[in-house]
Amino acid sequence: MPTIKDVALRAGVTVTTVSRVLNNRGYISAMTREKVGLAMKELDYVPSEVARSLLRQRSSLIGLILPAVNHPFFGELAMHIERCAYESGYKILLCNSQLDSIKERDYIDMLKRHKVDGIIMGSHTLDVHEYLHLSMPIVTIDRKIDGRIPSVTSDNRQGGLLATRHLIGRGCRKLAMFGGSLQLELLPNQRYTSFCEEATSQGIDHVLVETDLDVFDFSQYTALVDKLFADHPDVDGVFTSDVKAAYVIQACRRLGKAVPEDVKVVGYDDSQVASLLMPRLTTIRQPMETMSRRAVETVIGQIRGEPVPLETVLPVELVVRESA
Amino acid sequence: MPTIKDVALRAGVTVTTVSRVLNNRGYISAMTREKVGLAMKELDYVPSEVARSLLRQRSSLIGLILPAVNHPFFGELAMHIERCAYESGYKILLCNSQLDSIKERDYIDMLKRHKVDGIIMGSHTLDVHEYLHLSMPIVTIDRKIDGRIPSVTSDNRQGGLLATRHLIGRGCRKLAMFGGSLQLELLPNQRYTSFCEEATSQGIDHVLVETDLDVFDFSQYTALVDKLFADHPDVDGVFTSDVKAAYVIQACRRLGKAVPEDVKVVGYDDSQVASLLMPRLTTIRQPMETMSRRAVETVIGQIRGEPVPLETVLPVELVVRESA
DNA sequence: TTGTATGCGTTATCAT
DNA sequence: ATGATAACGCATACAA
Repeated sequence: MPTIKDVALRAGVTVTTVSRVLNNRGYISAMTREKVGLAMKELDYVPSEVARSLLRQRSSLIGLILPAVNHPFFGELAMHIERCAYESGYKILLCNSQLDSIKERDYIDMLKRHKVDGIIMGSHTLDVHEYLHLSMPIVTIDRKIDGRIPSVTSDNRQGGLLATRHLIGRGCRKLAMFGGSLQLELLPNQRYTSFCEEATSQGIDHVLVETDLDVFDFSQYTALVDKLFADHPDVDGVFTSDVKAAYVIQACRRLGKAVPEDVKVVGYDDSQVASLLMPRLTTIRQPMETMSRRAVETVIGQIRGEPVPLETVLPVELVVRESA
Repeated sequence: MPTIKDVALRAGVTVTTVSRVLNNRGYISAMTREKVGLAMKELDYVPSEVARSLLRQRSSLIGLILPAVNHPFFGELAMHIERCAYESGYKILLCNSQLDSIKERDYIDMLKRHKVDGIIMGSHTLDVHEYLHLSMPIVTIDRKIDGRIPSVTSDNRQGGLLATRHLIGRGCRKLAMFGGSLQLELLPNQRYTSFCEEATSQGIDHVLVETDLDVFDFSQYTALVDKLFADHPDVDGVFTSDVKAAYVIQACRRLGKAVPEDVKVVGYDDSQVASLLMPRLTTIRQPMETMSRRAVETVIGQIRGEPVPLETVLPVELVVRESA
C-alpha cells in the first residue's frame, strides 16, 4: 500500500506538501497541486485513517452495542443509526451483546481499546457504576440507565396508556399484557405501569405474562401465550410488543379465536413485522428514525464538547390497522 | 487517557518492559510484572489498538457491506457474522449500501481508508472491475460477482427445484414466482431458472412477477401481488422470498383465497418472519449461520494468506410448515 | 509557496 | 531481565 511518502517521492515534493493538498490547508501552487493529485491517482493512494486517528486522538468510530441486530426493532435502529452517523463522518462498530453481561463488558473493553469516540448503548446488563466509570461520550437508546447518562427513548408511559385506552375503547373487558421480564428493569416496565393504572381506573380486569430473562428467545413465546389463554380464556385484549404480537395472533388462530373479533391485539414498536402480519397489526409507533438521529446527535454533541440533553423522550403514536 | 508511558513511569520501568508484560513476551521478573500490573490497574490503562494497528499494519477490522441491516435476512446474517468475527478477534464495521452504487463505492473507499483487513460483501452494485481492483481480502455472501472473487451462497438452483416440486406435489396447477428484478443479476435468478425448468418439465403453467430495481421497497409489493392475482386468478401456487410471502398471504386473505387450501405459498430464506406469519410459512431454509461462518472464515483465511475456496455453495432444505 | 522536524502510542530490534 | 531507539503514516509548528 502506498503511503504519503511514496506520493511525495513520485510528485517530487515533501510529505508536508502532499498533506497540504490532501487537507486543502495553506497555500499550494496550482502546478504542485496537480502533480500531487496525479501521483495520488497513479499510485492509487488512500490516506490512512489509522495514522490520522493516532495523531488526532480521535477515530471517527462510534461503538453500537445492541442485544441482537437481527431483532426487527434493533435492526431498524441499527440501520438508521448507521446512516445518521455516516452522514456526520462517523462509522459504526457493531456489537451484539445478546444481553449477556460478560459479553457486554468485553465489548465495552474492546471499544475502548479501539479508541471509539463514543458509544451508543441499546443494551444494558451491567451495574450503573460501570457505565459511569467509562468517562467517554455515551448515550443509551430505548433504555435509561441513570440520570447522569444521556438517554433517548420513546414515551413508554404514554404508549402504554394509548394502547390500553384503545383496547378498552374497542370494548375489551379483560386485558392481558405480554411483556419482557420485569426484573430487567427495562423501559417496557413503564408500559406496564400505565397499562395497570389505566385498566384499574376504568375498572377493567387485567393480567400480566412475563418472559423469562432471555427476552429474545422467541421459542418460549408460544408456550407462554398458550398458558395465558388457558389460564384466562376470557381475555379479549392483549397489549405486547410487535414480535410477541405475532405469537399472540398465531395462538388465537390455533385456538379458534378471531382477531380482532374475539381478541384484539395492540403491539409496540411499529417495526416492519407489524405490516407483515395478518391481520395487519394495530400498534404503538416508536419514531425509530428520530430516536436514532437524536442518539447519534447526542453522542456526537458530547464528542464535540457541546452540552446535550440528559433525557430525550419522543412522542409515540397509535397506528390503527386491523388487529384492534 | 493514560498511555504506556504513564504506566512505565508509575511502575518505575521503561515502556519496553510494560509492553512485555502486556504481550507476555520475553522474560520478566515476577516482581516487575506485579508492579506493572498494579500501575495499569491504578491508571485504568487501556492499550491503544490504533497505535498497534499502525505498527502491525493490520486493524483487526472487517468491513461488512449489506443492502440494509433491517431486512430480516441480512439482519440475521449480520448478527452471525459479527459473532463469528468476534470469536476470531475481528470487529465489524457496518455499512448499509441501500443497493446504491454511489454509496457502495463510498463505503468501500471509507473501508480502505480505515485499513480494514477485509470486506464481506452482501451487496454488489458496482462493475466487476471495481471489485477485482480492490486487491484486498474479500468475500461475497449470497452473491456471486465473478469467478475470481470468493463467494459463499446457498444452492439457489436446488432451492428453486425443491420449492417448485413441493408446490406441484401438493397439487398446484398454475405457479407464480414473485422475485426481485432479474436485471440485478442476483442469485435468485437461479431460483427462477430451476423454477421454470421444473414447471416446464412437469407441464405446469407458470408466470413471473418481478419487483423493480428497488428490491427493498416493500411498499410496491402489495400492488404487484394484487396485479398478479388480477392477471392470473387461477394461480394456486406461489414461490417467493419470506418477506414477499408475507405480502402474498395478505393479498390472498384480502381476496378471499385460503392459504394453503386455495393458494399454496413457499418462501425462501427461513428468516424469523417465516415462523411469525400465519399460516406459518413453508420455506426453503438457507443455512444462514453456516453461510456467515464460512464467509468469515474465507476472509480471515485470505488475510492470513491461506488458500481459500473460490466458491462455497451450501445445501438448502425444504422446511414444511403450514402454507404449502 | 514549500521544506524540516517532532510526536501521536505501540512493538521490534538491538543492546546491556 | 531490562533499556534505548527506530519505525508505522500522518499533520502540525516552525523555518526558509
